Amino acid sequence: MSNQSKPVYLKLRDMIAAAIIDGRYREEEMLPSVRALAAEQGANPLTVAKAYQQFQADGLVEVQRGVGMYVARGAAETLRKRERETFLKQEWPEIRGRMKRLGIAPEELIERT
Amino acid sequence: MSNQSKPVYLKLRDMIAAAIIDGRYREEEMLPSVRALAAEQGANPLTVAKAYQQFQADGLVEVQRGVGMYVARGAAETLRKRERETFLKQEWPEIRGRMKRLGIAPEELIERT
DNA sequence: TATAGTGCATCAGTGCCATAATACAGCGCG
DNA sequence: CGCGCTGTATTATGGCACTGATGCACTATA
Repeated sequence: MSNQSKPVYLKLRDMIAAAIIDGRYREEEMLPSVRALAAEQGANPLTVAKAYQQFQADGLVEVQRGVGMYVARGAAETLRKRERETFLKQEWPEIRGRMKRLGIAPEELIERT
Repeated sequence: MSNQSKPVYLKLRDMIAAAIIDGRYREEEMLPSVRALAAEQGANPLTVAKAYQQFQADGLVEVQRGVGMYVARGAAETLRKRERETFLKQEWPEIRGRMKRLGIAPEELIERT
């Protein structure tokens, strides 16, 4: 429902964001080149570039022309804070309302870890 | 993040589903005509028709040409069961993973009702 | 029969997404 | 310098989803 018909560049954006937050792409380190990630994911380089573009616009990723892109300092923390906020203020209320409508008690979900 | 750029006919579909589950559109009763709901929601009649179409394909809504559409018997229960299943098996695992990544404990969410 | 209300099929327009083929600009290194 | 790697800009194209305007078939009612 949430990950099937979504545009490719948005899926890539989410993947990259998750990798940064999880530390798989570490700060101050280079991240895969546009062409490399495109080949790895079977996508078009331009599509990957479009995904990266969202991050450099926010200052989470910095560019050195002719060299590559690296994760900015504090990017992981910034990302986590931001996503955490949007989750709490936007997504969770909808999810909670949905659960109420469907008659799902929160307690039965926590057990499953 | 989840309700801004979503297609209109999908928003309408969710609205209608919620109305059926909540009993605001009762079983065996007529539901608003395509044109009426379109006028009420400021949408195009065809867009509303497309939303309705999803339900009649599943047998949750039945059509009488020239008369209108009514909610099938047991539609509310069927809908709730189905949505409940897809929520538990598809949506919740993703949400849970997201919460873990963002460092959100489930307990702090339950308090808020 | 006449009218007004249904849903529905057809055709067309629009915009986003993804891809492709180039070309260009900056950097590191031998 | 020359080569190879970076990211980026440009233009064009095909596909697809969404939306819309119009007209038709059907039904209930007077």
